[in-house]
Amino acid sequence: MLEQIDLLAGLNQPQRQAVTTTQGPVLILAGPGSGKTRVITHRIAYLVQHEKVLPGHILAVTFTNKAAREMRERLERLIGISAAKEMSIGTFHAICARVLRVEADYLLPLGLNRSFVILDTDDQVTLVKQAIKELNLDEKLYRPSAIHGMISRAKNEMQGPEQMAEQARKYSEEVAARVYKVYQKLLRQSNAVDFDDLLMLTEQLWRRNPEVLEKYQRHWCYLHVDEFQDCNLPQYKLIRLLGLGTPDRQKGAGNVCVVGDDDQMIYTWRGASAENVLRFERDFPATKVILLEQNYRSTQSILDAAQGVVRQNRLRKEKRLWTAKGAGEQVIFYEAFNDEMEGQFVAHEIQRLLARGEVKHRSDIAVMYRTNAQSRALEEQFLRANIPYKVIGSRKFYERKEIKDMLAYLRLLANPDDDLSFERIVNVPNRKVGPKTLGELRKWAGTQQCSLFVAIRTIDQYPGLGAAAKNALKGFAKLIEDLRGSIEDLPLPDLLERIAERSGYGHELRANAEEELDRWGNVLELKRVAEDYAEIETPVAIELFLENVALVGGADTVQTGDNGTLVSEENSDSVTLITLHAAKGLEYPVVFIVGMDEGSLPHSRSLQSPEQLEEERRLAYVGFTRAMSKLYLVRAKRRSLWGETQYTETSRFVYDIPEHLLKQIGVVSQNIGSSRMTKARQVEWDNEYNQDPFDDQDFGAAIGSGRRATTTPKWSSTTRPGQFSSTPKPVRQEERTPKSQQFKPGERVRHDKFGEGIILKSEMESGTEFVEVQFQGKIGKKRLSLDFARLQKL
DNA sequence: GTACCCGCCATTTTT
DNA sequence: TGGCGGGTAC
Repeated sequence: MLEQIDLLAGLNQPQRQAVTTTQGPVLILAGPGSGKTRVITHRIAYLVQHEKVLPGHILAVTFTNKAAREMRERLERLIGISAAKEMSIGTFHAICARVLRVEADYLLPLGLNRSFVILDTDDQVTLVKQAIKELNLDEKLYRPSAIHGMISRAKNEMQGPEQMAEQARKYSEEVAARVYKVYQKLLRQSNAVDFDDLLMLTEQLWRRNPEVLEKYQRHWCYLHVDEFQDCNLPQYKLIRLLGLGTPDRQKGAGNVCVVGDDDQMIYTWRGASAENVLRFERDFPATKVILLEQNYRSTQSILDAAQGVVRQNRLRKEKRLWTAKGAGEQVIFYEAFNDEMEGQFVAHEIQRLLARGEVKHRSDIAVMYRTNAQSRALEEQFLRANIPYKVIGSRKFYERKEIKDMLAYLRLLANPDDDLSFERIVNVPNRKVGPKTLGELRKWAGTQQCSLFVAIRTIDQYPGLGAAAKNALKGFAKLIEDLRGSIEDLPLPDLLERIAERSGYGHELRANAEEELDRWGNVLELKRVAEDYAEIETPVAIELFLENVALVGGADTVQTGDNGTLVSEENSDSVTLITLHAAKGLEYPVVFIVGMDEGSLPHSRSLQSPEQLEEERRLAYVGFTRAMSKLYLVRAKRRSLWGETQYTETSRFVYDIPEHLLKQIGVVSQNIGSSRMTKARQVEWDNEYNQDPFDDQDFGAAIGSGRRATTTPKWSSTTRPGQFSSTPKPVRQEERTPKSQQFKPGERVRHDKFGEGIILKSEMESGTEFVEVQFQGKIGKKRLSLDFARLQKL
C-alpha cells in the first residue's frame, strides 16, 4: 500500500478549496505558475484517496501529449502506478480516437470501420489536392494547404460542406466547401479520418445516441479539463455532453472541473474562444469559480515584465498576480547583428552560465521561438559550440520519406482501403508501376467501386493494361498478402523487419547509403520505437503504434543533433529548443526568447488584425512567464528571409516592459548597420565579455569585426557540421554498432525467440551483416539481419 | 518510365 | 532559401 501523502499540505487557501471541491462544476481561473497542475493532480488524488472514487471513473483531458504524460507521471507518484493506470488521461484527440474504435459499429454507416487510420497533416493536404484535381480546379489558384486550412476551420466550427457553402462570404470559401465535400468522400473511401473528424464524430456519436453517451457519462463521472481556454467548439461540446451528467442527475450539476487562463489563450486560430468561459457558466449554473493568483514560479521582475505586455490587451479580465519571491534580476535584452549572431549569443551565454555555475544543468535552460523554422539557426550554433540540445515537438523524424514509407506499409496491412498509403508505396522500391499504370488502376477501381488494392484482385478483367503492368501490380498485392499472413506470428518490430526485407526496401536503403543520409539508420530507429509494442498482440500493436505516431508524432520523442536521431526525453542533459506554443505549461529556471522583433514576435501574419495582435501578445506573455529566475530577450537587427537580408525593428512588446526592469547588454542600436560608433562600442563590450576564460576567440572575433556574416558561407540544411574542419562533431546519442563481420559459419548461437542454432553463412551487405542460421526443430533455416536480430554466441 | 532542369512560389502556431 | 510541379530529353 502506498503511503498516504497529505494532499493539502503546502497548498494555499484557494488551492485547497480547488482540491476539496469535488462535487459539481468547478471553474478554476489560474494564472501562470499558480500551481495549477499541482491542483489538478492533487484533486484527482484526493478524489481517489478521500472520496474513494474508483480511478477508472476519472477522466483528465489535456491539450498536448506532453502535458498528459506529465500528469500521469505525477499521479503515479501520488497514488501509485496501478491506480494511475486505470485513469483515462490524454488529449481530446487521443480520447476520442479510443472511443471511436470501441464504438466502431456506429461508424459503419459512414463508411468507416474499426481499422480506420488517422491521417497526419501531410496526408490530409494530399487528399485535398486530390479533391481539387477531381473537381478540375486550378491548383495554382486554389492552394491545397490554404483550402485545407479553410476546411479545418469549418470543421472546428462544426460545419459540414453544405453549411460551409451557405456561410461562405467569399468565392474562395464556396470553392473550399465544394472541395470539402469531395475531401470527405475521399477520406471515407480510404477508411480514414483527420484530426477534426475525431472530435466531430465523437460529438455526433454521443449526441445522436443517448444510450452510448450515458455509458460514458457513467464511466467518466469525474471530468477534468486543463487549458480550458484553448478548447474549440467541438471540444467544448464534448465536455458539455459528458459533463451535464446522467439523466438522473440535475442538469448542469455534473462533476466537471475546468482550469484555464484567458491570458494564455493562444489557439484562437484553431477555433478556441473566450466565450467558452461564459458558455460554461451558462451551461453549468451551479459552477463554483476559484481564482489562483499567487505565482510560485517567477521573480517579481519577470512577472511585472510579462504583465506589462499583456496589460495592453483590451479583451481580457484584469488579474492581480503576485509572487512571494523577491524582485530578482532584471530581464536581459540583447540585440544581435544578425540571426546567425543571435544564435551565437545564446550559445555562448549558455556556456558562460554553465561555466560560472550559475546554472547547474543544461536541462534548466530553454530557448523559445515563434516559428519552428527559427530552430535551425540555433541548432547550427549549438552544434558548433558543442552544446547538447533537443528540439521539442519537431515531427521531423516522422516526416522523413523512409519513415513515412515504412508506416505506409504498415497502414496498408492494417487497412487495405488506405489508397493514400497504397499510392505511396506501390512503387517503393521500384516495381515498374508508374503513373500510367496507377492511373489505369484508379480507373478500374472507380468502375469497380473499390479501393486500389482490392481492385488488383480483379485486374485481369480490365483490358486497359498490358500483362507486364498487371503482373507488377499482382506481385505487389502478393507481397502485401504475404506480409499480412505473417502479422499473427511476428511481434511488431519483427514485422517491420520483414516488411523491409521482403519488400526489398531495406536492401535499397542500404545500397543507397549516399552521403551521410542514414535512411536505413532511421528505419532501425523506427524499429526501436516499435520495441515498446513488442509484447502486445501484433494486430493491436499495429493499431496502437499507428495511432501513437499520428497523434503524438514526435512530441514524446524528440530530435537531437542534425541527424534526426530520436532520443527519449529523460536521458541526456540538454538544452531545450521549443516553440512558444509548445512551451505552454512548462517552466525553466532560465529562458531565452529569440526573435524579439516585429514580424517575428508579433508575427508578420498577425499585424493586420488587432485580435491577432492580442494573441501574439498573449504568446509573449506565455513565453515570459515560463522563466523562473532569468529571462533573456534576444533579437537580430537583420534577418535573412528567403535568401534576402531584411532589417528589423525591435518588437513592440519590448517597449511594453517597464524600463527599470530591462537591462540591455551589448550594443545599443542607433542607426542600423555598422557605423564606426557602433563598432567601437561593440569592441568595448566584447572585451568586457571576454574576461571570462571560458569564452573562445571565435566569438570575440565575430563580434569585433561584424563582418563574419558576409565572409562565412551560408549553411544550407544539407551541410553537415562534420564538414567544417574547425567545428566539433555533434554529440551522437548512440553510436551505431561497428560495421564488421561478427559471426563465422559453424558458430553456435542463441536467439531470443528461435532458440539455439548454427551459423551457416555470414555476409556483409552494404555495411550490415546478414547471417543464415539453422535453428533447432521446426524453426529451421533463417536469414537474419544483425541490425535487428540479437544473437548470442554460445 | 525516369532523370534532370528550370522557374515559380511561399512565409505561423498543433492535434 | 528550398521544395515542388511541369516540361523536356534520354
